[in-house]
Amino acid sequence: MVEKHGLRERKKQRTRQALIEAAVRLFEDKGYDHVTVAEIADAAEVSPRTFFLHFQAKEDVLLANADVRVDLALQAIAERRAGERLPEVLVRAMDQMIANTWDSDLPSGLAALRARLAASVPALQARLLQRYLTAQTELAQALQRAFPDRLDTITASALVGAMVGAVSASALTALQRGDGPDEVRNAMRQAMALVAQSVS
Amino acid sequence: MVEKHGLRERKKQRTRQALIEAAVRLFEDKGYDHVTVAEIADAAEVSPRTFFLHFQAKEDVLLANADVRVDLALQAIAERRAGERLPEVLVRAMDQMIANTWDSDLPSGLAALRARLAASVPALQARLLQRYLTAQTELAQALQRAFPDRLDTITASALVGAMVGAVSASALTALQRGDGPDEVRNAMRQAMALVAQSVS
DNA sequence: ATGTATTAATTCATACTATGCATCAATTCG
DNA sequence: CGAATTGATGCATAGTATGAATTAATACAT
Repeated sequence: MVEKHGLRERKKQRTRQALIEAAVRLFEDKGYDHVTVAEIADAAEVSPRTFFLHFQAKEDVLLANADVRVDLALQAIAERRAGERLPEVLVRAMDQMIANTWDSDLPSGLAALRARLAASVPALQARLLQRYLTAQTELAQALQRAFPDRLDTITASALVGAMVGAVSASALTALQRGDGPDEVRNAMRQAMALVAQSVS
Repeated sequence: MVEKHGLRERKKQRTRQALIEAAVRLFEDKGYDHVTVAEIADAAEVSPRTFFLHFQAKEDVLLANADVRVDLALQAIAERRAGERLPEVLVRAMDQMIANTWDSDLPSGLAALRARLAASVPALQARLLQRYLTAQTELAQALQRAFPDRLDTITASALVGAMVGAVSASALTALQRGDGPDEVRNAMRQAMALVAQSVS
């Protein structure tokens, strides 16, 4: 999961990071729709073609580190602790993702920007939801592996779908009525608890 | 909710329908990515520009009648029957949507095509999920209106998010393992029951 | 019935996303 | 040091989506 080679890989990550930072700055400055990929590349001092070498689409530059969070949750499920029951594992997995968001993207302002844009830019919202869905599939499989005799495939995906659906819906609702970070987090917790009790 | 004017509106709906049918036929024939908007317009004997007059994007031609289903669900919630409790109303609303899909899009083959493509074409999947989300917002508001003293805004959106998330995740899982229509519907019911019991 | 207002559809132009392909230049490795 | 790998670039192009101006058919008021 770490770097394979030295200099070459480091340079690659540096341009990647430059692209992300340029994009964030420009998005905050001019708004998502008024920034073109060409501008981002220009600000990061690379060719426009290079942008698509690092990101599949314009939207992905804002979802760059989402995979890390999914991995955390998967790990949380795989490392099921002794005596831990289904709802506890699920809640802990979600908590991992939320916690990572809060202390890695919140200080940089990336979380706020992403939240704001996800609520206002349809293309980004769609892409984010799609990411959630693919993450759900992985989470459901991991959960089924952790509770093989309790969960069938459908129940596992339904459960994870309910959890992710509830948490993201409540978060979005909180965001859209102008709640701050703490209130958003509370809304997410509330949603988690609601779903968790359905399997208690 | 019905037609306002006569001939003009009828003609408009006719070209709209022609676009949908042309698109479905071409998608089935050549695959989603290998069909351009220009081809669809051509097959429907209209200008390419006209396509975007009826649909916001290429993907939307396959999600044309989704709004009708949402309206059905909203109606189901608004017409809360005497003595009906929260889970019953929610289940009935979801059932309305599912039933409508089954007896309006299933015979025409549209449901199957959409299901197949939603599972394989990222752009379409993303768009579909986004539609679900906006529908969720409306459903949550309606639900809160129906149970004003029982539900706060966050709980309402969490509940609807859980329901929609669970149902769509289980449906997609069933689809992806090759289940037929009946098995998919059973998966959806199972997911509904799971979430419904969390508020019983 | 006639003139006026709407509006669906067309035409033309254009911005932008995204991808393919050939090439260059730097780094890794034998 | 020489060869292979690979990140970055330049060029070309398909395709989505939108804006603006125009046309022609429908709707409506008198």
